[in-house]
Amino acid sequence: MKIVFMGTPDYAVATLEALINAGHNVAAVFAQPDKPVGRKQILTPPPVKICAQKHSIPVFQPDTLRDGRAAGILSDIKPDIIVVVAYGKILPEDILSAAKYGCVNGHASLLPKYRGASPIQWCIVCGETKTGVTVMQMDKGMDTGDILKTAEVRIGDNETAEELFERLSVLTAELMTETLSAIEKGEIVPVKQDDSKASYAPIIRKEMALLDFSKSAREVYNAVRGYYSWPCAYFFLNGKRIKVIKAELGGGSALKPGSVADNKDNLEIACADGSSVKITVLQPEGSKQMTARQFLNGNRIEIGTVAGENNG
RNA sequence: CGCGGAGUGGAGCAGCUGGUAGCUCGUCGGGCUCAUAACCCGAAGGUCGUUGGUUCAAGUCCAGCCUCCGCAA
Repeated sequence: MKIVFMGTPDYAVATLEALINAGHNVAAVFAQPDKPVGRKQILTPPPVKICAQKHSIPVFQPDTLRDGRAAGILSDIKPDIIVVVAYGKILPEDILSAAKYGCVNGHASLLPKYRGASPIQWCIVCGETKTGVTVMQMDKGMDTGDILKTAEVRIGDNETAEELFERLSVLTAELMTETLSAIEKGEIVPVKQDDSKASYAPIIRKEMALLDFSKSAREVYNAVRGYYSWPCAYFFLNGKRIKVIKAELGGGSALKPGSVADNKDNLEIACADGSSVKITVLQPEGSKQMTARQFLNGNRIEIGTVAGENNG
């Protein structure tokens, strides 16, 4: 099929490559504009753009899709279908209807659950044990289109968002190519979403990753996994902000939630109801990532010290 | 010049107002113990990122440079 692909981050690259490898004619790629990245604010092209250029596919990076120009480009190309994966922009109606088969989107959840920007992180933060990928026919709403195909996966007990991202990225690519060939054969039966079961996964903001030790150890642990590797769960200890890279469920503690329960080999912190989490790898502000042991060697942390923004 | 932190024995950190370097861990040797990642004794190991400057004297003050990191994007 003649395809226009819209996507931006790493996550979408696997799908773009799968479409190319499947023999489709990817006539153009849309990606978000290059953005300044890092301390030096170097203007960096998004991964999808890099991939497209490698395959000599024309790339468009409009700031907006709403001025009619993107629609103009599409009407010149006359694609059979527009494939959207993690593009990062809302598509206006003139684009939704700009291709013969419209726009299809690969979304990283089992719709109608976890509609929105950050389904992968939210699934883990919320302690889900399974998730998946949904390919849907896009409509005006936010991830409300008819479901074309789905695939389920189990979430590992210790899986991080980063790992799940990787797996779902590949799964999205597979499911998308399957969906396209099914569409060509006319085998797709769109299924309406049950809106009454919908839930939302709002975009992650860094403040959300502040750990709340008044929750159970399991919930805290889920947050550590779900916010890894961005923005990364964190808390404050003696006035310093500390990112939690890795943790495990601890052996429990009778201390007040937020208290340091063990400072021997790992930094163990008491959570709700006598539970605790063991922080094994962390990163204090201003320094490098290190094991909890290394951190404890250089910083005297008394048992009973309470984590929080106002101490120290 | 976006803001800020840091470069000290293998690791993580101290070292305030300048006078030849300390802590926790690790390593090596020995001891205790049924045993140990536990405990005790001892040892090795540092031109204090780099260049230049001030000084009788600088890790410790000043200037430049290199590298790393946090925030912000």
